[in-house]
Amino acid sequence: MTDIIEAYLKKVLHQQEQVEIRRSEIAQLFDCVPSQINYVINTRFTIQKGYLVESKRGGGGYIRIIKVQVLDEMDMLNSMIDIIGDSINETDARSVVHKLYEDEIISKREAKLMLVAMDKSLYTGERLIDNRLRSNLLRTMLANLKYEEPNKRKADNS
Amino acid sequence: MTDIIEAYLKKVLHQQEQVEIRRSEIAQLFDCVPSQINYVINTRFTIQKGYLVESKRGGGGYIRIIKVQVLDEMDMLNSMIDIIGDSINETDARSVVHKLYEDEIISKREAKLMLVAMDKSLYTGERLIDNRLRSNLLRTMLANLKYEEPNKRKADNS
DNA sequence: TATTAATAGTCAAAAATAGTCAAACAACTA
DNA sequence: TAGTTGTTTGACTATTTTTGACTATTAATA
Repeated sequence: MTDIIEAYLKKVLHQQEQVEIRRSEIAQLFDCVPSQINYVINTRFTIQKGYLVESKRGGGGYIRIIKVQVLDEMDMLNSMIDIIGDSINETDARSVVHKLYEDEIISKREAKLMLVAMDKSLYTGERLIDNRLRSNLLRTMLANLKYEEPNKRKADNS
Repeated sequence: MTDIIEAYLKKVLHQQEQVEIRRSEIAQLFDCVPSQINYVINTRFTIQKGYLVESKRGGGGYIRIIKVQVLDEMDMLNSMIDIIGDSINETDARSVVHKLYEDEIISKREAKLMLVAMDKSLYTGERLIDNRLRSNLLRTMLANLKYEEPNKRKADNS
């Protein structure tokens, strides 16, 4: 089942760079429970595989899958994410950002923004907690630098 | 429905810098209850998104939506910093970042980095505390965008 | 000035979505 | 066969939108 739904979505994505579905409709179409769709998405449309997923609940809700282009810096970023681990202090975090800047993976402005976010004074004051929060933030930022969304179309809403 | 009404109003605002409507008329036009219009306005035309709303009740009442105009980048950043105040929730913070991106004050990558840092899941879980931390971080980031450092000289400290 | 009509605003309940998580099940593997 | 891994299911949760009863404000009229 998972494979069938995956194939269906990929077929659409082969022609368009994004799909938007209504979870319940797809579930009905394939005669499965709605949460099966989440399973398919969580296992087959991950960022590692080059997909970005957005969704909205409530009336007019949807799930949107976007094919993204994975960048060359991916390996570098992945290994940095590994190195960071689940906790990092401000000094080390700054070094990571500096290195990214030196390696021209991020611009100066981007580096400044990231450094601001690494600043101790912004956090709670509990060292252990802060180091975890910081690691979370830094790793998520790096993860977001790994890919690039397709070009925006002219008649973009949002 | 909300999206449709939003699109309608934005279309008008694309040509004029303000719209004035009669709530009941628009509700009738789109066949929805009048309070739906308030919902659209409250969720889609906030100050964080760059709109001002004025209204009057009673005979000849109206709702007026005005697109705020700012002169330049510095102005925009300053007014956003003002709007943020000392506390901001995730939704509003996202609106601010989005607006800066739309107005080409920040790049898409910068926007992504900033959005990551606004994410609720990153914080402590205490709403009031989180909103303060988020405001601090966002305002500091914006403040850092206001100026550009001079070119690095050889004997650069920092 | 007091009353009524004509507006718009608020708020909370209901409806319409999607997400999470763990238990049951299935398919493989040592 | 026992253990491991991947899949399916459904009960429960979270979020967003829609709706309508009630309130507030302003203008028109008596």
